[in-house]
Amino acid sequence: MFALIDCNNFYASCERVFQPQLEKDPIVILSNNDGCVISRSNEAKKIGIPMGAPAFKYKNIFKKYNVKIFSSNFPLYGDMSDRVMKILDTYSPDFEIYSIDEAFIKFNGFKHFALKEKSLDMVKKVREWTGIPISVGVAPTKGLAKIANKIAKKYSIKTKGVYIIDNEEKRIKALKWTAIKDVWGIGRKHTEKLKKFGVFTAYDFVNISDFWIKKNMSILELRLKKDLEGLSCIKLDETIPSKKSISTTRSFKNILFSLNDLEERISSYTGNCAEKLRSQKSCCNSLLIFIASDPFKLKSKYCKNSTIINLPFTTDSSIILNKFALKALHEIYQKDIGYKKAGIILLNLKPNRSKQLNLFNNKINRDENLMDAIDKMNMKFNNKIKLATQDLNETWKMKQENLSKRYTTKLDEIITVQNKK
DNA sequence: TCTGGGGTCCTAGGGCGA
DNA sequence: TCTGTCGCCCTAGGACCC
Repeated sequence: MFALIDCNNFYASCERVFQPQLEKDPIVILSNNDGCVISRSNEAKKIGIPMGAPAFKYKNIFKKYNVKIFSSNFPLYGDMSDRVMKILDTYSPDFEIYSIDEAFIKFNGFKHFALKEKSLDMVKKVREWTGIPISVGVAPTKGLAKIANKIAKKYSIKTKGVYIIDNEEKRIKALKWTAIKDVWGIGRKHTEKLKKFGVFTAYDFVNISDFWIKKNMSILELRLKKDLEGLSCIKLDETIPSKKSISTTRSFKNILFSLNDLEERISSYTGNCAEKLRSQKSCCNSLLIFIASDPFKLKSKYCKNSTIINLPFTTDSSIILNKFALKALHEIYQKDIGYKKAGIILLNLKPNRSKQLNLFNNKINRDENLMDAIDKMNMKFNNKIKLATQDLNETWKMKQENLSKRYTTKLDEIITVQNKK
């Protein structure tokens, strides 16, 4: 049996842990640059604030219902996630962290009555030890566990946050209850296509032929169908995979026209990516740079340029990557276009022990010690060492007007308790 | 005025060598 | 030497996840 554990409204719940007076208030968390809504408390959902809502369009609603707004505080959420995962990891040796707020556990050899007890204990312990509310769905496959979790969350009072699909009757009932758009792995496009074919629920989905699915969708959806039929096709992945690509992309607060400004941005993003690359002990041998105008500006034509540069050797050096990234930027930059977004993606990642030496250039790896020293200093002195082309004065800082403190990871931002006299 | 970011996997289609 | 077929590899783009 698989259990899917999902933290309820995770980012909003993290904020509430340190501001418990907001327990009943509607809360929204905004994306980078305070652009759009990426997490909502149940109260905010009830008001009708949708996921991904542009913040500026909902200003009046926020004001009317006194919605508490937070800029995203990823150091806090990441640390809270670690704490939750450490507790969950003690429940079974077969454990997979699926995302920042979700994990799968495989239970082998547990009787069904023990599963219910175990799951209820999980809900209680995580709440008591971290303050985060969770829901647990248990079923014979991962796809069904996802559905069980939705039921547990939807009917949290009745289920106490735990729902188990452990017989055929419950499976059929759950599939009939689940709208096709809510099935894990069925997105917007597939929902449209399936509805045209008369498929409105998960139950309808498992009743269409394998042939139709393979022909009109892909092997992924066929696998999903089998999984929902109760045949476990999506296995537990316990390894912490090395990333296959690493990217840093950002939208700008203002439109940028000059090459100089874009160079500064790309250089900073490259430095950021190179650091991530070294921290997972990888190197790369190609990179993609893109720059794009504002897709929402109807008056001007949307323009997106990108190019891939294949490096002559694999590297993890910020200096070398920066050199090629800027070269790529020069290739795609066009005068008189206002740019709103830019980014870099490092591709073809390899373990850095497989770094290939170049017979004709023995200076390639001379940066290794330098990078090592810079990384160590940056860790100690809060990212003070940068390349000259990077944004040294941090003039491009993101808009984060409602940022909470990093209560759990910064000593000078730790929560203070006042003694009421 | 203001609309996120970081990933993964799969498929189609073309090039190319056996 | 020419031609057809097959399979592999690569890439771009689409779809999905959180």
